[in-house]
Amino acid sequence: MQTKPTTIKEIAQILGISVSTVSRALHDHPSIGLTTRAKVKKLAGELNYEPNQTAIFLQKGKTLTIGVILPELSEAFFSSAISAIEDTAYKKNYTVLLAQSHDDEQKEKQLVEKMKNHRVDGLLVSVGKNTSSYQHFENLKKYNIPVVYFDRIPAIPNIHYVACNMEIGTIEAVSYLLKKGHRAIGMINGPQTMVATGERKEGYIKAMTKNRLKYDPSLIVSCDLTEEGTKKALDELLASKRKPTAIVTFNDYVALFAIKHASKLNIKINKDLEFVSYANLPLINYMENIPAASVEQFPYLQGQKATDILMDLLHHQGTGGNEPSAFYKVIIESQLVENKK
Amino acid sequence: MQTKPTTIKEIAQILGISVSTVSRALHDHPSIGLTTRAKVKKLAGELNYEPNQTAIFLQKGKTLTIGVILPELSEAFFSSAISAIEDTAYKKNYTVLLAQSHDDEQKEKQLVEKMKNHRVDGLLVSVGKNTSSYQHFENLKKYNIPVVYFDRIPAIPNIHYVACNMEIGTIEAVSYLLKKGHRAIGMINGPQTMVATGERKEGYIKAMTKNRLKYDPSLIVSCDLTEEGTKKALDELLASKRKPTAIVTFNDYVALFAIKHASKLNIKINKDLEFVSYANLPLINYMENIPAASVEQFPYLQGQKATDILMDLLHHQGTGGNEPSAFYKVIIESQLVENKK
DNA sequence: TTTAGCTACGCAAACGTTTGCAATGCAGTT
DNA sequence: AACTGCATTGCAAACGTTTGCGTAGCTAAA
Repeated sequence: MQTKPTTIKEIAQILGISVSTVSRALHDHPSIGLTTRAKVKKLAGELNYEPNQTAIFLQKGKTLTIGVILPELSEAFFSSAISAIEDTAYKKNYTVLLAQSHDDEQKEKQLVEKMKNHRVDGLLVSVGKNTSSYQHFENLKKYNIPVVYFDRIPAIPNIHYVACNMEIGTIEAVSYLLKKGHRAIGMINGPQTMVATGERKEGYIKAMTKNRLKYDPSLIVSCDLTEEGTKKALDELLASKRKPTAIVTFNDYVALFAIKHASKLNIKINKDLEFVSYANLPLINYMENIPAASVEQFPYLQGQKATDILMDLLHHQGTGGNEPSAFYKVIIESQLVENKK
Repeated sequence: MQTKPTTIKEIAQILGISVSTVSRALHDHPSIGLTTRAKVKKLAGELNYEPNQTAIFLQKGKTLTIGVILPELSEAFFSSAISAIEDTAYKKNYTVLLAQSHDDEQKEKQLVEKMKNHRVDGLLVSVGKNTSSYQHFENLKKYNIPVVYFDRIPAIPNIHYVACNMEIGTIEAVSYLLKKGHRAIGMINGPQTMVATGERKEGYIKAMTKNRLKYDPSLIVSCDLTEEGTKKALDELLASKRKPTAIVTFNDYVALFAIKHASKLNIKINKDLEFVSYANLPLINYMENIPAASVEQFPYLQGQKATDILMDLLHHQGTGGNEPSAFYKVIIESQLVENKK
């Protein structure tokens, strides 16, 4: 009962015409007579003809496929982004080749090779947090495979990217708390190595100085983003001379850890101690004790924009031109969102 | 600065030998002399030769690619599953072509076509909840493209699948509560239309009768899985004659809704009212008030098993045989896991 | 010296398309 | 009658591989 897919050749043979005619007929090439065109299409329909994409890929040197490499598929942020990427690519008739690096630079390199061999037309990347060299991505330029980075972008020039600037959102977050009357505002920040950590700190300081308040360094503590680390960080803040009445946390995970810990200490969440966080999780809607507000990073939007950019690159490189002189640098401003409870 | 990828042909020309020799040399074919083999490999290395997979795909009729169609990438369950799929496929040198149906049967059909045209070697599917006909999947048999279903499987014979049986887990869940002394155990179940709803109910009843307790139908209520629906369901249960002291909820979302609502009613979670749920969310680790236990459905494991099966199918169909006479039907037993808090 | 049997390589077809460049037939124009 | 021009169609190369089969050259056995 096994059927080999119908080929253009078979159609040609049955109809007693040449393959080229069939090919053109199916593509509505104007130089093919209407009657033949109709005949071909009819038979193609009957035989359930479907073009063999692998052949077309080879012939055209294009695959209508984009590769996506990101650190962790199961993280809420990325699964939301990949969802957007797939949606957007689908609309443009592109398909998504997916791979996760698990934040392993070595694997990331291999994946890039694999993607290249698969002849993806372009690549969407969120780099691993340990990745130190970006040569494997840069190499793709030689092959005219455009790369668009998103969210986790490398600190190198001449790249296309879309990212979310945390500074504005942080300023909003701190201002929000100030407006609510808080004066001692703590921050549980991320590890010093991450760019995002710096942006948050900057935002915090700017918000304070903008409001003519002095910045107390002891109110910003680092943490390694684990539950233990968060607990320690919170304890540290609570023990500080100016005990904070509100805290900005690096992300939702940290917020939840902190909230959990604070609850155990019989601190009333968002009354005795107000929380504001950065949204990684869509799930806070389901929870009881959540940050009063979150800085939204728009993973879906980031994925969408990045894909749009890649599509644009793909459709305007027809000239086979060299390295472009202009680069997309899309910054999505983070935005404070009050959480409905 | 643009480089066209090196081809086997160029290597052949430079070395003054034929393409077939180069090809064989690169594959360590024994009929090629050691010296030529070395020469070829050396040059290939210098020229940074990478085989063009699209050509190989065409030639071999295999793409080393598996398609994955699932309803929602951004749902925790599926993102965990896809993570497993990618990991497992990667180990076997396969690549993942990803698409989401958004529970839209029409789109699902189109995706199957697309996957077929891309000549994926096999397909992994979790069907949409509205999908009523499975013809689009069945058609793939004709083309010898194996399909393995997981989690959401269609109710048709002669298919490979891996799914999670909720009955055992439910029995464990109810027994767990019984052992803890509860006698009035409520259940907030899903809509009657879903298979999973039936399995849960069966499990509940079996657990009761096994313990020689009579089954009170008023303690099982349906709900549409929304927050509103859950509230209503909980109110209904709390108003029932035998007010339950414990509740089994259809999934974590429902559990969280219910817990939230109960908290507002000043009910002490897991003291006045104990919860047991089914795990869809890895995030309950981050929360404060969570079900005392959850029935784990092992999304990662399901994805892994499904991929393994597909790989097996792919490697044993070499005979080009007809429809197999045996089908993989892997049931993962759900399992009660006590949630550490 | 013939012959068999290797070793080491090349030829060419095949995979299923697309597409530049003819080539054919025919109508209309001079 | 010769020519131009157009509407249709076919030929064949090309995309980059793999692989069955053929064939040189050589060694060793008869």
